[in-house]
Amino acid sequence: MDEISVLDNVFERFLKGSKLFCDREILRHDYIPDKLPHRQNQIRYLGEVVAPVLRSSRCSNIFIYGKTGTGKTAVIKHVLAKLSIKAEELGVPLKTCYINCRLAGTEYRVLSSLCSAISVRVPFTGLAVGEVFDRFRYGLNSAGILFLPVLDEIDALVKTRGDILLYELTRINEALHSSKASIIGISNDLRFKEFLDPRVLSSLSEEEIVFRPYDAAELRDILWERARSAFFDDMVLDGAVSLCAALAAAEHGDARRALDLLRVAGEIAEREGAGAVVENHVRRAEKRIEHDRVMEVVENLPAHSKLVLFSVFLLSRAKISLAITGDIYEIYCELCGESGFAPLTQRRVSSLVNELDVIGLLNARVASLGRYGRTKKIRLGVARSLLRDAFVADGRLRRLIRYAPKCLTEIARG
DNA sequence: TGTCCACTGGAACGTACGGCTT
DNA sequence: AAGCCGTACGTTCCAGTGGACA
Repeated sequence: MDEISVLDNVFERFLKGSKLFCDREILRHDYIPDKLPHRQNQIRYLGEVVAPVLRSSRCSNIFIYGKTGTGKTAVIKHVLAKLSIKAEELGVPLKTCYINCRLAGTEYRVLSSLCSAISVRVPFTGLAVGEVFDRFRYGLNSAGILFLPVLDEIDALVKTRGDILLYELTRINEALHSSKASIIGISNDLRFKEFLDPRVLSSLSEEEIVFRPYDAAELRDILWERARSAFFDDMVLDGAVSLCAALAAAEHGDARRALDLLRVAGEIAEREGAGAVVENHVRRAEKRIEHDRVMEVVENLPAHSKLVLFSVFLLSRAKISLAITGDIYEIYCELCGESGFAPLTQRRVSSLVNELDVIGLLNARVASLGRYGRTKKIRLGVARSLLRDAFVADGRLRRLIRYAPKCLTEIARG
């Protein structure tokens, strides 16, 4: 069968097959629904805190924390959208903006996003942070507005280099005459507060809201709320929804995870022409999501990180499931030779191992082997077969997939 | 009980780069 | 064009360390 008729078949089957979704966009986690179940308290409280804005007064700075998928972002966007509408009715010059600090990446880029929110143009790079801040302050003052920026994943701002920007931001009102600003900070790292300058902390958390993780029952409600609009009637079995909720609840009550599971399960069911989404589809969705995640993360890894991961992969294949830094470095150097890279130092490789640990591709823990020194015990953080797929998809590493490192025998002998 | 291994991880520094201001 | 500036990525140096072993 040629390619065109294959595609025709695919399309035909899709069009003729049972239709389960009426609007799958509703299951995406950036979709902000009208109803946010089990967050009424937070919505009411946040509303009370920001309400003074409607009388052109500055509201308190707010600090919000809770793990991923606990509805922080959705609640804030929901409340601010409503607030903006009300402010417009009343003629209050309110300006809000939403910045994800981790996605922005650096202090500079966060500042430049703040600037663009109040229509101050700054170059991508080249200016000193202090200079950009001065322009921001000047621009804000001359705009004569109430400014309500949301800084999501605010911890990313502090971990990189101190909290100077936050300190300046929390004090900005002292320098403003005709504008007022309040900051809404969001963090999913509870230890964040420990790193913070106490002055910044007390100023930032004039009001504090905590988002507890959802439990399985709450997740079920959330899923049903969305599933009712996303799927046609009776196209999802209760068991499937409950399983999504249970799996996500086991993983710190992440609603995003639950929604992803349900959406992907629905896609799988629809593709195979099933009459409804059942538990088996959810199980398969779980595998699919993990597979796609690993493929994507590995694909976007820098070359040296890939080689380090590949070294652990080779060791694991040789039945050495717990490797130490020195062994990995030896294999890594050999692989560099094979693929024409100049090897990095062991110090650097040690950092790369830590980075791979953070994203979950490796598990590393420091272990002391007494006489035999102190090192890290490192093992794969995901299934070897998954990694194999990812490496085969990589042009450079596919060639090495069957490679047997020369130093392996010595390492195995220990 | 002291020694000593094989590192760890912090800190300072170097280099390349893009892009601003003057 | 020169002088800065921030960022990314890396190196070099080195003090610190948990626990097996003599």
